[in-house]
Amino acid sequence: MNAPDLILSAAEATRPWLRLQAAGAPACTDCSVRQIALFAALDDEALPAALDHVHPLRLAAGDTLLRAGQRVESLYTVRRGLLRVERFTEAGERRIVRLVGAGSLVGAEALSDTPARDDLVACTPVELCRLSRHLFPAHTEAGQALRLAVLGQAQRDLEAMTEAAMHFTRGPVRGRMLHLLALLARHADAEGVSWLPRRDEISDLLDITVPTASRQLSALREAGVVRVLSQHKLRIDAAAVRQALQAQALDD
Amino acid sequence: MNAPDLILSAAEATRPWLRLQAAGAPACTDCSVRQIALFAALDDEALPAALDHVHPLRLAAGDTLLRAGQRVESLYTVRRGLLRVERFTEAGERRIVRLVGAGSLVGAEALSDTPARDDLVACTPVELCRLSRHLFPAHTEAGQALRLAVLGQAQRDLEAMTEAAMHFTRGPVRGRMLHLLALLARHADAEGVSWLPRRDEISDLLDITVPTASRQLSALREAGVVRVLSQHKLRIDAAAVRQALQAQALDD
DNA sequence: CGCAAGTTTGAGGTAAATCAACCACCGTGG
DNA sequence: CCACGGTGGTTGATTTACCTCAAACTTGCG
Repeated sequence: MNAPDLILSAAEATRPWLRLQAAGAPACTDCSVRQIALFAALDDEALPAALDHVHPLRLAAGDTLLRAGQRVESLYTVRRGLLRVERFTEAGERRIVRLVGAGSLVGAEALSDTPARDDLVACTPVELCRLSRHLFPAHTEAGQALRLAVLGQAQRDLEAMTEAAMHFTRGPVRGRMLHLLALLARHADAEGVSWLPRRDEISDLLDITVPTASRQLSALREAGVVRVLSQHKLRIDAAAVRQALQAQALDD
Repeated sequence: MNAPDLILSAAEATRPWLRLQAAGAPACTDCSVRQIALFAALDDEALPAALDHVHPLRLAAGDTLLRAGQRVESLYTVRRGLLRVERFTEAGERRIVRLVGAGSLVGAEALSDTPARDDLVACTPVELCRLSRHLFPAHTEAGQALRLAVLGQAQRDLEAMTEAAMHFTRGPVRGRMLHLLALLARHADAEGVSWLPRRDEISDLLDITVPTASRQLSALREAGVVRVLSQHKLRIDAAAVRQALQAQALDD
């Protein structure tokens, strides 16, 4: 049952990291999202030049990073926080397609010169690194190596998407909610506090209505599975969540 | 040398054996799925050698091309027919995650040396081209070019997945059904005849029950949107489908 | 032919949607 | 200080779309 996370986490790279850090440049070597290991593809000489194309960036909750249809000028690696990937139907309903968090790479469209396909909005305060598309020259060896690394990530995105499609919009609502909590718990901060989505975000992610989202949450609160700390903060009993999922998997 | 991936005949699911129908040089230049354009990346000298690694292959409806967890030895381009990408939950429920048809590339896991993530089963008779992973040497220029082309396809898969997640498991059942019909219509053969899925396939794709799938279909049949030609054949009035989708998008 | 697997149709139950009231919180302004 | 509206959240009553259970029917096949 060790299904991969919707948001790819941890799996730390144990490869030797180049000790290199120009003044003012982002501390790539210390970066929390090493698993991307983009720069492992570069050798000692190429790296310093590459770092000129890397810029740290911050978003407040609610800020839009990318809008569907826009030309994408850069790739971004998410270092902290959660963003939602969303899209709108013909009828104007929002559908949150998945969440992405630390370790994910977004904006891969920058490499294929195609417009962004989804809106990308910060759910929490977010820190990212902006990687200019000029970091990935199409016809040099180093550029190709980087592009390969990036596109490898696309496969992980596909997996994340599949995971979302498997659990977030299928089966009884209770199960979807539990899966969401499991995901949020995985992204808890050092103190074990998770982001508590707005009810309409839950609603548009799980394809349920706001009232039912609220009711589900109330039920789980009363069951002691979660504790609401403040408007946007939640403490999740991950064990209880796992147990609840287990239990409801059994009664078939 | 390069052992073919396991292909399980539906009838012999319990006693799997290798079933590699093939032979005959593939006419890549005439291939119907040119949009993949994999070999555009190769020059005239590299091409003939490359073709040694390409083998045509046929599946009967119900045959399994890949099983989740298996090591993947080859990539496949789908030339004709439809396959379902499916996975099972903890509780053993099948979830059809999406359908793939002509023009798609499956088995990209072959390049990342990761096990297959989903089952891949033929819904209809299927023709594919098997591309040995040795076609894609990691450390040559030609190999890298091909890998890039393949991974570019991964982005299209992601888009397909998103599309599926947007429409197949969200909103009222009627809409999901219509979206499915739209997809099937897109894959109609030259005579405009589409594959009619089994009810349990519809059920596991749209996350509804078999009886409701049946009822939906009956309703659409009576409305003249579709005509059932035989057990597995369907004629779809694509215009009517579009219109119906339009209509129900409006009443918000 | 008879059996099994798949499909359709019906009747009744239920989870979630809908509709709607109420509440908590917050910044603004009198 | 309280009145105020605005936004987001909860909770209740009612309806409904879909599920469940079950029986009949259709198709293919040994």
